[in-house]
Amino acid sequence: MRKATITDIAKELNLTPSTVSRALNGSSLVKQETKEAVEAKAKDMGYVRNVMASNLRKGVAQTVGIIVPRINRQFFSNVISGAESVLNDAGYNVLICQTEERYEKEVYAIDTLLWNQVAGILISHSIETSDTSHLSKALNSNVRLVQFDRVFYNIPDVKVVNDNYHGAYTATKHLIDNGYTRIGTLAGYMTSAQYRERLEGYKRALLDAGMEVDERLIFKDTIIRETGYARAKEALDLGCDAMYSAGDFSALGAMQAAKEKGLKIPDDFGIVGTANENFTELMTPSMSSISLKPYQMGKAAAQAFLNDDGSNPDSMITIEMELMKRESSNRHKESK
Amino acid sequence: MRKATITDIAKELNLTPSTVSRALNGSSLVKQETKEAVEAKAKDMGYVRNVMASNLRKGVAQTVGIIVPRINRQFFSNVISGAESVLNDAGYNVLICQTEERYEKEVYAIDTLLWNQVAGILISHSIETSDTSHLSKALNSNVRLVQFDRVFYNIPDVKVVNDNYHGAYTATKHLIDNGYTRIGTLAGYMTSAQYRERLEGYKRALLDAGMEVDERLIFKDTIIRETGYARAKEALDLGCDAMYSAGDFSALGAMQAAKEKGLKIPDDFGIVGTANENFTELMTPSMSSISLKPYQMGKAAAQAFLNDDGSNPDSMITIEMELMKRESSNRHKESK
DNA sequence: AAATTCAATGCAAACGTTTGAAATTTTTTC
DNA sequence: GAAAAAATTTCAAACGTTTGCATTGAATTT
Repeated sequence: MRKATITDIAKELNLTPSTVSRALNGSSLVKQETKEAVEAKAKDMGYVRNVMASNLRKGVAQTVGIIVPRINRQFFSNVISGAESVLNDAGYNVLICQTEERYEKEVYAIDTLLWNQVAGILISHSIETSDTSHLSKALNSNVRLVQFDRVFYNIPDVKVVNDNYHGAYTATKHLIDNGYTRIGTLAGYMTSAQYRERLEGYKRALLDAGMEVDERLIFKDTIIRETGYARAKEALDLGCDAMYSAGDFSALGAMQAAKEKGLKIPDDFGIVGTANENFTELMTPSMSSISLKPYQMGKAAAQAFLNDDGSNPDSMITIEMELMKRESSNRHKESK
Repeated sequence: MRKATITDIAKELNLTPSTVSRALNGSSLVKQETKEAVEAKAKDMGYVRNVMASNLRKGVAQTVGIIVPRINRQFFSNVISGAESVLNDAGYNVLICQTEERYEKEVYAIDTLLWNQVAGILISHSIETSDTSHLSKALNSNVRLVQFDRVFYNIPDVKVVNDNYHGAYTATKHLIDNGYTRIGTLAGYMTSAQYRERLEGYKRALLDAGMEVDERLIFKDTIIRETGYARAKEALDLGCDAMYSAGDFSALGAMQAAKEKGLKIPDDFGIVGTANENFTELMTPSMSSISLKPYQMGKAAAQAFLNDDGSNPDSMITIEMELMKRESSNRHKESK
């Protein structure tokens, strides 16, 4: 059974496709009576609009592409979720591509989206990506580009990023306020801007409090549990009594190291992680962490796309991070 | 600057769109030399194929829709991930819709996908969904339908589900093998087939081991931490020394209850959860859990779509579950 | 050298919709 | 009741691609 088209409907009602099309799109040019007749007949015939044809005629699809390294990461799936809610409300469909952290797949994703005539692309780059020529391809078409989280600053588009600097600052200050005096950091890798920014926030917080920055307590090679554990041990030997970790997994390792040394958390050792992974609040003791706001970031990125009229090609939106104070750092429960 | 089309390329090379089209699609009808010229010129002119036009002409899109309750659930995002990997390799794009557990949005999602002329729909239903008329709309079109995880058995299509029965059976047997003798269960809600199946597996394991099923140790109203905690307390008062929980969060609550009672885990109390949420392996003690295999389920669902030639309208694929043995239940470490 | 094959390309219609301009019908105005 | 204005509908072209069939020219056979 062939699918019904507007032409079929038109024939049935002795109208032309034009009128049927307009009726279905709620045009004010068509009589109320006709509209109702068309709608009834459409329903009756099980008509479903052919978006391909419609978009082809209109020249652009009501579709936005989102490119992420991995969709099954809590962070990215929440970004997508947020973006989708905004975009769906605005009448857009969402096409999702994952790059699995590979440059090659990122390039292919851009191509795919361009083939599909998307109206916009929201992208967070793969780790491998260093060259940006594939982005120019997108910019040269008339798609609106928004980068989020992992962005390149040399691209003239809208960027949405986490406020890493202030997040780390707040976390470190929180430790200081709780009376810790030798505060180290598991800083992540310096190849990534977000870790560099977090380190800056950490340092600034110490300096603002009149404390000195001890380079021996700054570890620039840890993001996973195992290395966090190892580096924390070193730090503890140097008299460190608290750490700000740029990642939750390394923070987990640090907690383990402190426990093994027989230190009480938070009394003898305090720790704040980053990302607010969902295990952080489920542990005992629960772990303080600076929460990223992926859902909000997704919404912001989508909104940026919707607002993008080309008038402001190069702008930046920062999403604040929120300190989740939990047991691992709250020494002064009464003071809070 | 207007986008280049095959007609533009044709003009430049004194060819016709037909030949250019064929060249770009690698048809054997066109001379190697011409192919190369076309490809070079296409690249040169920054040509990107218009999928809308192509699909319109071909009558069907190389696109598959996936409908899930929520994309930011570890389980579903992994299903999507798995499905996408298979579908992308087969040359399909993936359109993702989330229903946010609402029936209305599920209906709308189906409509959207039909408008987009998708070749297939992979769906896991929202909690609210009880009526299936929206699915018939899809079945009446020529889209291939695959249900996964949360399925309706009265729909003639391919279904992919977890092997809940055997998973629960294995988990319970594992507890028995570790010498626990009064094993209860946090069974989840009986409105859902998956929880009913898990309960059956639990019972069967007990019976097979010659143990009796004590209805007082079966709790049919818990899936979250808080209720898990409360029910486990009741169970402990009844002399329960181990539990199989149909969810990890209620299992977490149960662990907490046991700890509070001063019981040692796993020596005095054993527990196995379900779903293998990522916090389970990060806790101390780490929690045993039956792992769902969402990625594999996604791959299976996608594969089912690809294989669906209409010859076997009503079939079922079960995805095995895997017991992750961890500290919370492994009393006999040496016996392992 | 004519007839036959074959490879390569061109022609033209089609996919289903939208939209500006033209045509028709209805309503309003004088 | 004719002219003007407004409301509604039709006409026809377009969006960019694909594809069955026709055509061309070259290579091969007779």
